[in-house]
Amino acid sequence: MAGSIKAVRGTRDLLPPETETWNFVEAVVREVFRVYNFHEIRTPILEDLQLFQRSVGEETDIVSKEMFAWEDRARAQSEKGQWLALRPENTAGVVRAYIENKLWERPGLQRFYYIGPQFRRERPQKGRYRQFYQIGAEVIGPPTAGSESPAVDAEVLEMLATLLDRLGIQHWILELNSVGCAADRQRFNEALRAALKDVVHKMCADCQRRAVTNPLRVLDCKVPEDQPIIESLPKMNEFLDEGCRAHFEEVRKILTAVGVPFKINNRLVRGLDYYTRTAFEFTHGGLGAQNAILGGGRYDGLSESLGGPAAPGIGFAIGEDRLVMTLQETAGTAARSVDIYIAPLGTGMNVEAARLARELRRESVSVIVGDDSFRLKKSLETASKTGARYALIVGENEISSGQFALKNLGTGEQITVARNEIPSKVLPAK
RNA sequence: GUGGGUAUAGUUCAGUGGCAGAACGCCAGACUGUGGCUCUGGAUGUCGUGGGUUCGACCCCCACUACCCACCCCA
Repeated sequence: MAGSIKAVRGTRDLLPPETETWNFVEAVVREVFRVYNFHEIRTPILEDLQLFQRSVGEETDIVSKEMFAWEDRARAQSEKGQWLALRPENTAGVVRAYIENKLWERPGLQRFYYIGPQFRRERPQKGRYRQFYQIGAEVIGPPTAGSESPAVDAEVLEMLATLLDRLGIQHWILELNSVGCAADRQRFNEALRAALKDVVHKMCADCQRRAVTNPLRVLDCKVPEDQPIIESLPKMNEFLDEGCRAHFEEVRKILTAVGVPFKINNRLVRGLDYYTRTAFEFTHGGLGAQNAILGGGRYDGLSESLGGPAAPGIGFAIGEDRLVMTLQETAGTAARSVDIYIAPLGTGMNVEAARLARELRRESVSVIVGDDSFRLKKSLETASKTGARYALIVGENEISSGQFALKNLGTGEQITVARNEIPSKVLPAK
C-alpha cells in the first residue's frame, strides 16, 4: 500500500506466533529471577537527558549521537523546556530510582530486574533496532551490605549461565575481563597512548582514529594485520591495583568451583563510561555481526556520580531481540493450539454456541466460535485451519438430545458426549 | 554518518523494450450434518515514488524513498 503509514525506521511489530517465543523467554527469565531473589522494577521510558550524559558518558557514541532527545515545551514563558530523552539503556534509570527513592535505607542488597524497550538512533541491521528490548538485572547497595563482594559478581554470572541453559541456548561463550578502578583505567589509558604513538601509523584507519578518541577501543580491532601490533601493546591486567586483582581472582575462583566455563579476554572493553572491575559479555554465533547476546559489568562509582551515596553495583543487559533470534534459529516454540472449535449448524444456533462457549471457557477450555451461516463442511475446514484440537458440532439434534458430536481433528475420531462431559474429554488429564 | 544489495500478487520469487507470471496462501465448487488428500474454477497488482529516453517502459537512464546486509558502535 503506497502512501500508507508504516512503522518508523528501526521499529517493528512483534506478531504471533513470534510473540509466543517472547512470552516463553520472559516466563523462563522471570522464574530464574525468582529463584535468585531478584525483583522487578519498572522505570520510566522517558528520562532527563542529563541522567544519561552523566552516567553513560558524554563522549560515548550512545550519548553523543544515538539518543532520541528533545527539548520539552516550557512550562512558563520565562522558562526553558527540560531536555528529555528516551532511555538508551536501563541501568542509569535504575540507579536514579535507587537514589531518588532512598532505597539504600532498605536492608541488605537490592536485587532488581527489568524487561522493557530501549531506544538508540542507530542505523538498523540484523539484530539491531532503534527500539529494542532488554532484559536486565542490577545488584546494588551500600558497601556495608556486601555490594562490592566478588561473590556477587560470580553469582550474577552463574545465574546468567543458568538462564541461557534453561532457555535452551547452546554454545554460548562467556568472555570475562577486569577493567579495574577508575585510577587503573586512567593509568592504562596513558600507557596505551604512549605505546600507540610509535606504532599507530602502521595500523588500520579506524585504529588511527580510535588512538585519538578512545585508545581502549583499539584493543577491539578485528583487522587481521593489526593483531600482532595489538598483542605487543600493554595489557589491562598489568595495571590492576592489588584490590582489583584480588577481586578478579576471587570471581574466577568461584566460577571455576561452580562449573561455569569462561574465557579470559583481556581485550574486552565495554563502551559505557561507568564500568569498573568485572566486565563481561556472552556471545553466540549465528547472529551476524551482532554476536553479543548480553553484556554487563560492575559500576562501583555510578551512584556517586549521579549525586547519590556510595552504592557499588553490578548488572547486565540481555538483548531480548537477539535472544529470541537465536532461539528461533534452533528450535521453534509453538503456541498451544486452541482446544475446541464450535461449529454451529443451522439458523439460530449462534445463540446456543455462545452459551456453550461461555460454559466451556469457565471450565478453562479454550474456544473459537464459528458462525451458523457456515455449512458444516466449511466449519470443519475452518476449524482445521485454526489448528483447533477438537470440533464440537452444535445443531438441532444435539440441542434436543443433549448429546454433542465431538470430533478429534487430529485423528478424525468422533464421539458423542453429554454437555457436562465435554471439558474432561478435551482437557489433558491431570 | 559511510559502503554494498534489493524493491513485481497476501507471501517467496521468476520475467520480457510490445496484453503481467509461477509456487504457496486466499475464496468458491465437486448434490443438502463431516475437515485434512485430490480435482476444477476464481480473485488479487498504480510492477516502491517522481522525472527522463522511446511510437511504446515493469524492463533502459537519473533522482528520491524504504527495506536488507556490513562498517562505526553496541544488546
